[in-house]
Amino acid sequence: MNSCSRKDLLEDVFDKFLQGPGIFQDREVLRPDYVPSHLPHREEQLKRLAGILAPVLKGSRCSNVFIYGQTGTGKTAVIRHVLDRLIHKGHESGAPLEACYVNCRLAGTDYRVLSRTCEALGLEIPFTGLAVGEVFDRFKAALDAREFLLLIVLDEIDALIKMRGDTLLYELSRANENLKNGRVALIGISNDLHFKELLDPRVLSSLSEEEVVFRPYSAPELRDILFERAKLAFSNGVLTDGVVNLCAAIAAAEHGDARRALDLLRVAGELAEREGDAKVTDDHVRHAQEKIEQDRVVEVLKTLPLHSKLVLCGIYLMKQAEINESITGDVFEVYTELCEHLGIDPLTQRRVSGLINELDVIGVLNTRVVSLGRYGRTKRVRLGVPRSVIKAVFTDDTWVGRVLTYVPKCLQHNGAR
DNA sequence: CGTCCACAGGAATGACGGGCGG
DNA sequence: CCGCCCGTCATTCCTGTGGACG
Repeated sequence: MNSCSRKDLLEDVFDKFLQGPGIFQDREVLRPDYVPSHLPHREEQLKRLAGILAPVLKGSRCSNVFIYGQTGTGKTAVIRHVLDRLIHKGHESGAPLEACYVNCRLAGTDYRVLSRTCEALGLEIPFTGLAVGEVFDRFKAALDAREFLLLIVLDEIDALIKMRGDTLLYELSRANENLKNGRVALIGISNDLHFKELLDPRVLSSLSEEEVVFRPYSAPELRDILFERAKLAFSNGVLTDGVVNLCAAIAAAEHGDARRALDLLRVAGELAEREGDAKVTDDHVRHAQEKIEQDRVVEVLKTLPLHSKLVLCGIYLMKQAEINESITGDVFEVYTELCEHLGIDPLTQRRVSGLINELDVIGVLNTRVVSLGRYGRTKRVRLGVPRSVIKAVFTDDTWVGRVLTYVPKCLQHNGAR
């Protein structure tokens, strides 16, 4: 009986989904990795890149290019689009041309970046075991043997440089000197505008023979992009102009991040779909904004190291005891007690102070250095996220869940200052 | 106006684990 | 496969400091 009614309940949800208004026509269009065939307001960058790269069609080497701009400004989409067309054209005219796209942050190490470029040449590289230099030699040998011109796109290259230094980039940028028949051209993409300062000047001058800048989109530009995608993604009549404008305005107010705008639109659509509404409204967009932010925070909290969680839990408990702002010393005291209660060795105050700073950087806490005069110099700490979120995430936690309702002795009678 | 609190936060060093190179 | 090395996290020790109090 009970299970029967539950089944009906589910049946309802599924039916609603299947027969409902059908918010989406094709939601893939709104996903971050979708490469659209038309890129509004990037004509200038498209033309410049095509112009820079075009010489490869005649078999000559093109300049290396350095592309930079903030996240969601279309860098990756533009370069992918240009390369697709270029390679296509190259194959038509028989130019010995190949391209290789590597996301350096995802690859993680010099070795894996190199092995990805080798794959583009059809070279098998074991996932580990070889020296980087050896892989590089094989890479050059294969390139020479095939008389290829290889375009290497290194996306999020700043991440690799920060982690591993610029040796790989240095080697790649002077690879042509040791090649007889093959050629490489580098296309570096970076989100970080200041990252040039981390580069060896020789690498920098070689890599940025040409530079292309992607400015953030303005609100009207975002609007155009959204309208174009929305046409493909949503069914007729479920979207109003107001909804699209709102998404554009919100994203423009941040960093002109198109990815963010598209996310908003997609999540708003999903909310409407889930609630069985026929139209996406401004309210859905606003809820989407909250949901995206909340999902982000939940993810961050879940993946925090244990001691960071305990520190945060301590501050949460203090807030439960109606202490809105606490100072480092008190936080440490509560934290130590929680550790004792769980039978865990507490970290030192110095380390906890560091953890508090890390939590501040990721926005979970707000802190401010203050002087209490006679009573010393310390740091004021308050929660930067709603208590409900912390409670929800930590209740499920193996360790922290056990102290979430614990009342620390040092808070029992008096409230502190 | 000097003192001195209660930390901030830098530097050096140690413990550990995982990946790299031979 | 093993030793080495490197990055990460933590500890120890340290110097610096804004301002209420006396």
